[in-house]
Amino acid sequence: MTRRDAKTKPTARTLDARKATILEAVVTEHIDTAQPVGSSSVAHSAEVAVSPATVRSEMVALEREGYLAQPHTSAGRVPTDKGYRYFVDHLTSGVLSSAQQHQVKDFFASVRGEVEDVLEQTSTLLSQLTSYTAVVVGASHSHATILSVQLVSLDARHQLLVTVFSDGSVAKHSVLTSFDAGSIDVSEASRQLNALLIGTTLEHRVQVPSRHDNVATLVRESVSVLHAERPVTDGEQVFIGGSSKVAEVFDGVETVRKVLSILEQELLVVSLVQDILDQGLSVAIGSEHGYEPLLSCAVIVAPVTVDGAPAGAVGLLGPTRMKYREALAAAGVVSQHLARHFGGEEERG
Amino acid sequence: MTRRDAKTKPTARTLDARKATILEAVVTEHIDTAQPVGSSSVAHSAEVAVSPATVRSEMVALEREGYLAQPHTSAGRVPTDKGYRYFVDHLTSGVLSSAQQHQVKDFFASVRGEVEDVLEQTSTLLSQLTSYTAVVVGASHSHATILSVQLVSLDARHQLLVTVFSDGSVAKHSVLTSFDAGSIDVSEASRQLNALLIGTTLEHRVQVPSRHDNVATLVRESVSVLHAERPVTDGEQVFIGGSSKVAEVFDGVETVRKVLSILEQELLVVSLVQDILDQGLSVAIGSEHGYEPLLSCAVIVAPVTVDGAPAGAVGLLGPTRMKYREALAAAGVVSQHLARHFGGEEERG
DNA sequence: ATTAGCACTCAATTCTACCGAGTGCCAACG
DNA sequence: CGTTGGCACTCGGTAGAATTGAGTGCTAAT
Repeated sequence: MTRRDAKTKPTARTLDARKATILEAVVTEHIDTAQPVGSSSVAHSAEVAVSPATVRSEMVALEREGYLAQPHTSAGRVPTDKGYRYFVDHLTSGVLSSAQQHQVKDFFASVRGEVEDVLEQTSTLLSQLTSYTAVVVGASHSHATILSVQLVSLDARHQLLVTVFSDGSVAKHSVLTSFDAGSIDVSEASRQLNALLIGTTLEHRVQVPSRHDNVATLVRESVSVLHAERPVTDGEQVFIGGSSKVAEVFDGVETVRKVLSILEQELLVVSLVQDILDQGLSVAIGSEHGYEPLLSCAVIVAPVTVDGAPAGAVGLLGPTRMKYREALAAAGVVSQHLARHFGGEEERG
Repeated sequence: MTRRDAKTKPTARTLDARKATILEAVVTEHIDTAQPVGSSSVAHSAEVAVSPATVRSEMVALEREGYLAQPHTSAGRVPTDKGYRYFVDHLTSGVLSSAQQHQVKDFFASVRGEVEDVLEQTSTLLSQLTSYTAVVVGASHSHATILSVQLVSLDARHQLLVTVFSDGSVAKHSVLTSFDAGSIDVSEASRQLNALLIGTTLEHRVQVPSRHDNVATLVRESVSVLHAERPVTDGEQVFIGGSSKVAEVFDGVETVRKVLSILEQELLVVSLVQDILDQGLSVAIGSEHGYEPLLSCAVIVAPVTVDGAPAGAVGLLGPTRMKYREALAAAGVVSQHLARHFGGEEERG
C-alpha cells in the first residue's frame, strides 16, 4: 500500500473525478452550514452516486493528501485551505442575481461626485452585495503629472500649496516661511513654481533656483515640501465599506478584534491587496497571504484597469468559508463597472 | 411608609451622604469587575462604615429611586443609567498618568502635516490612551471665506474647480462642459470666478453674469457646482480611531455589530456628537442620547475651541460601565492640546 | 436607626448519563 | 478488486439532577 502510493501519487496535483466531486460537495455544504460534513450527507447529495462507505474511504485519502481535516475523531470533515484552493481553482464563474445586477446598474447610473466619493460609495455597494467587508483601493497618483501649482497665502507666515495632478487629484501642503511673505512674493512664487513643475511627476527632481531672496526661498521650500511626500504612506487611497459585517461573519470576538484591527491600518490593507495582485491571484485563502492575524480569512481582489493601466482594485474580505462564486462575481462586476465608469467618462453626459 | 416617602422624597434630586457613598462604591466596583455588586463587598470597601444589612436597606431605597437595578433576585445590584449619571455628575476630575501625559505631549510636539492628518492621528492617540473608540470631528468650513478659486483643465470637456478656504481647507469639484473649453476660456473664467467669489462664504449667493458666451457659461456652471454642495453631508470631517476596541470592550456580537454599524455612518456620528454638545453635556449615558442601537453605550464629548470659536470636538465611545474619570480626563486634555495646536500655531516653528 | 441572624432564591457549576452523528474496519458481494 | 452493508467504537453535545454559594429580604434584638 504505502509503496504503491508513494509511486502513483507522490504529490498529486490533480484529483480524479470522484474525489473532486466529493471535495466539492464537502466544501459547498460546509460553506453554508458552517458545520463539519459527514460521509452520508455527501453520499446523499446529488452528483455523488456512491455509498457513504465509499465516500468515507475517499475522504481518508483526501485527508491524507491535505484537502480535508477532521476537527476530532468521529466528527465530519472540514476543508483545509488547500481544499478551498482546489475548490476555487475549479470554480465555474457565477453571475449576480438579476436584482443585484439592477442594483449595480442603478448605482453606477446615478452615482455623482468626485472620484473619492464614488470609490467610497462603491465600497458600500460591494459590501451590501456580498455581506462581506469591501475594500476599494484608488490608484496611486505618483505617476500622474502636475497640471498646476498654486500658492495661496493664509496669513503672513502660512502659505498653502495646492497641486493639481493630471489624474484629477488635488494635494495640499502647508508651507511655513520664516519671513513675512507679502502677497506679491506669493503670486510671483506661484508663477515660478508653475514654470518649474508643470508636466513633471513627483518622482521627478527639479533644479531649483539657489538665489537667496524671499521668493526663491519660498519656491525652494515649496518644492521640498511637495517632494517630501515620499513616505509610502501616500498616493493610494483606501475605502472600506461594511466593516460591521466583520462582526456578522466571523465567530469569536478575538477574531473580530484582530480583523478590525488590521482594517484600521490602511497601509496594511493596501499592501495586502497589492501583494495578492502581484502574485497574480484573485483569491488568497487563509495562510496564502502571509498575514497571520487573517489566518481564518479569505481575500478576494479584482484589479480595476482603465485604458490598459492599473487604476486601483476592489476587494472583499470574508471567512475562508465564504461564498466564493457569488463574491467573485460581485467583485468582478463591480470592478468592471468601475473601470467603465472612469474610462468611459468622455462618452457620457 | 408610603405616605411619608411621598412627602419627603417626591423626586429626590439629591442623595444623602451615605446613599451617595454607597452608590459610588457600587458604580466603581461594577465598572471594574463588570459583575453585579453585593452588599457585603460595598460594606467592606473603605469609605463605608456600616454593616452589609444597612447597606442592603439603603440599596433597596436606591433601587426604588431608580439608581440601581437587580438583574434578578438574589444577585447583586447594577447601576442604571440614572445611577451612572449621578456618579458622573459628582465626579472629581481626574488626571492622566504621567506616562500618558508624556505620550500626549510627545505626540503634539512631533505631529506634522495637514489638519486632516493631525486629526486622524489624534483619533488614534485618544483611542490608545483610553482603549475606547475615539472620534474626532473637524469643524465645518461652511463659514470660512473663499481665498482663491481656480479652474484647471483636465481635458477639453473636464475642468477641475479648486477652491481654497480661509481655514486652510481645499475643495475640488469637477465641472463638465457641453462645449470644448480652450485653455484661454479657462484662465479667463478663473479670473472672473476669483473676482466673484473671493471673500464670500458658501452660503453667500452671488450674482453671476447672464451672458451666453462660453466663458460666462463656464463661470455659471462652476458657481452652481460649488454652491450645490449644500447637502448636509459635507463640511464636517470625522475621523474614527480604534474601532477595533469595540470588539474588546463590548460583549455580545450583536452589540458589537450595532455599534460598528453606527460608526460606519459618519453623518450619524457627527450628529450624535453635535446633539450632545448642543445639550451642553459632556457625557451621554445609555438612553440619554436618543440613539437606540447605542443603548448600552456612553459617549463622552469635549469641544475644541480655537480663538473662542468652535473648531470641532473629540469624543469617546465606550460601554456605560466605562472608566469615566480617566476617559473624561483624556478627552479633556487632548481637546485642549488640539485647540492649542491649531490656535497657537503662529508662535511655533 | 443599626445590625446579627436566618431562611430563602436562583444563577452558575458540576456530574452523570446518554444520545447519536460519524468514523474505521471488515467481511461479503457483483 | 472496487464497492458496499454491517458493526463496534469514539466522543462532542445535551439534558437532567444535584449542589453550591453569593446575595437577598425579613425580623428580632441591641
